[in-house]
Amino acid sequence: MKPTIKDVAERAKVSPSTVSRVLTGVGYVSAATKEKVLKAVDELGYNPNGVARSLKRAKTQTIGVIVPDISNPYFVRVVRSIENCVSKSDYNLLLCSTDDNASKEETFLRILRERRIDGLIFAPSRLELGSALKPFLDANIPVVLVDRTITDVEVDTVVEEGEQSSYRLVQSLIEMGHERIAIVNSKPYISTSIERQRGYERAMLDAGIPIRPQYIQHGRFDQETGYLCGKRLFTLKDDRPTAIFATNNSILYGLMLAARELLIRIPEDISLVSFGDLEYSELIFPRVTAILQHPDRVGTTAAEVLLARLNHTHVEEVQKTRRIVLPTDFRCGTSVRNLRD
Amino acid sequence: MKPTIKDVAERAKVSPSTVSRVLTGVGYVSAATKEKVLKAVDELGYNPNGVARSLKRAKTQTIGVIVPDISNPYFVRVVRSIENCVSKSDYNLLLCSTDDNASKEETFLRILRERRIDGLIFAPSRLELGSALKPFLDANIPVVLVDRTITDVEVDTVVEEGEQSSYRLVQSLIEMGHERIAIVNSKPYISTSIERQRGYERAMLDAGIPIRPQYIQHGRFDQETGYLCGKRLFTLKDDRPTAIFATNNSILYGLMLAARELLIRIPEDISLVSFGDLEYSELIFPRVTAILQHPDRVGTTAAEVLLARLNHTHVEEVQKTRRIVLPTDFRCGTSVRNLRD
DNA sequence: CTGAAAGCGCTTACAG
DNA sequence: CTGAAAGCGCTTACAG
Repeated sequence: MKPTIKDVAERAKVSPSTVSRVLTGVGYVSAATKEKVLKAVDELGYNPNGVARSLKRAKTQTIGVIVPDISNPYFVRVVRSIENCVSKSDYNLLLCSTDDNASKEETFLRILRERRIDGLIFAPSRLELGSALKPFLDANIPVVLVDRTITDVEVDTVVEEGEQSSYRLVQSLIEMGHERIAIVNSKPYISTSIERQRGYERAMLDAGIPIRPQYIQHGRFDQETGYLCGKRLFTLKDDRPTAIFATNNSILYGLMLAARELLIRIPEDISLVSFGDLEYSELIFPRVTAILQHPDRVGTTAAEVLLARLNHTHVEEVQKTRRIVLPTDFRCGTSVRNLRD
Repeated sequence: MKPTIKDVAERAKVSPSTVSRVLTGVGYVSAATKEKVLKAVDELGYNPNGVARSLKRAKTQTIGVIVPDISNPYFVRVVRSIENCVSKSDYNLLLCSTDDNASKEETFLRILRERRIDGLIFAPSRLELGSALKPFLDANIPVVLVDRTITDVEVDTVVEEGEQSSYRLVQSLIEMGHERIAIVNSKPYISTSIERQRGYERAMLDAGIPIRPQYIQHGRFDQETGYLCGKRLFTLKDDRPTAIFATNNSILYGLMLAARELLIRIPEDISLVSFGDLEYSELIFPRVTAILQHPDRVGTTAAEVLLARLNHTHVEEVQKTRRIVLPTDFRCGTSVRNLRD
């Protein structure tokens, strides 16, 4: 059987308390006993039981991370930078992908609650979560939202600017003479989706361009949506759009696949802009005019906010809720045709 | 304070044992008491403590996953498919990236051992791990190696065929008249690195082509290595290679970036083949002649092997160690110039 | 500097 | 069908 602290204690002829003190490094222990204990630990190949420790200490050194899709390069980088940050403070990551499925999301939240994670970093699937987060907040377990926000609970949030960035992106199309501008977006109840939509609509409105319903396509933030909506838009009979706004990297990818399949050239036949860039974009032609996001910064910032909370649980300096909106960058590519030429 | 099973018991006027029986669903409980208990659970917003349960049951429902780099698309997909598989059986993933750093790797192994994971899926950073895995095997915690194998311990393994695939890849270059073929590889103590090297050397040997030392570049399985070695090879004075074999996707990416920067055209100026494909390769020109891997299959298979072990811990049908080698595919692209024309 | 005792919150045979 | 008791393996005041 796996040796326990008791076994170590017996072999070193001390009490379990002393072994614990040696191993945790808190409290006084004489050099001699310390040596004895360490020797016994070594001889037995003792490995302390973290589960027991967690139960006793009511701390698991675990941070839950819930994202829509760990295979999306954006979240990959968010997660990786979170890991880099928190592993220095001895936390591990429990990782979950919801596929933006509300019921999976609820299940994961319940499981992570049962597992008594110390903190949660979460990209919620919808703007109104109802009471799903309440148990965490009630139990004083810090939660940091990333990439997406919610409206019905006050909670730390780290997102990237969405509406103004989208406005600017669409404006850049309008400046090139585009009016028939379509948007391929995700659900109208995801915060990023809403903001990007709003930027689009405001840019159109400000330019006095009417928005045609058939130019507004809603699906999910995935490649399939981009592909299907792309095919639909590309094959529109009368009023094919001259430009399309892809609201995330996966949708952009799907659109480009559809264009490639239908032999539609970018930007000659249709212009493309996107929120978020493709991985390996240096090798992809044409370079898409896009809002550049900074997933590493999002992850790092979220981790820092969370760690700050984790370190001040007792202290009365309970800072108020932080809502951090990180700036994006605009990259001008070669995916937009100038219709004014 | 967070309610415990005792609080629920008191409110429902039953014993904690009974509450436990209701919640776990094992053992007999009358319909009436069951209802009482569930009502109390609901009213108190009771959420059972998984840590306590884990301690008692000596099961954590946790699977540790250690990979070199969670941001490499290959491992992203391995991890994602593992998650898909094991989440159905109520396991969660504790995720760690080692950066192929032996000391980080050891630390993670120790931490996961302390955390009493139920099983481990692991892509080891070197062929000989010494005793690092021993504690797991001694404690009867199943381990499945993915992508890479080790020599000093018998353990379940799921890898993709490496030597023969590489042989074929290099052979395809030779058939096109190439002789000055370089290889950019990772460390000579990583199994995949070794196999791919062996395939290369055997193909050269069988064709009677001498191997020039300056054509063998070793670094890491990352983009930087591809980039640096690419620059070095591209700028070789006398005997610039006519073709380069990239031993993984990241190295290929680095090579292509270097080529792009130096305005070296593929395949006109230099030919390229690779083990493993780039993400988004449909959009990247030229299509690289490559060995196609199947990370989803690797992840799924590894998860299945692990789950099988997990379900037969007690039973005496302790299957012997499995070593699964999955087949790869060969894709002929347009990145190789035919020197025989 | 060290040990005895209590307790973290569950589960699980064992009686009844 | 239900409850009392023991115990999982630690940590942590509290005495001494």
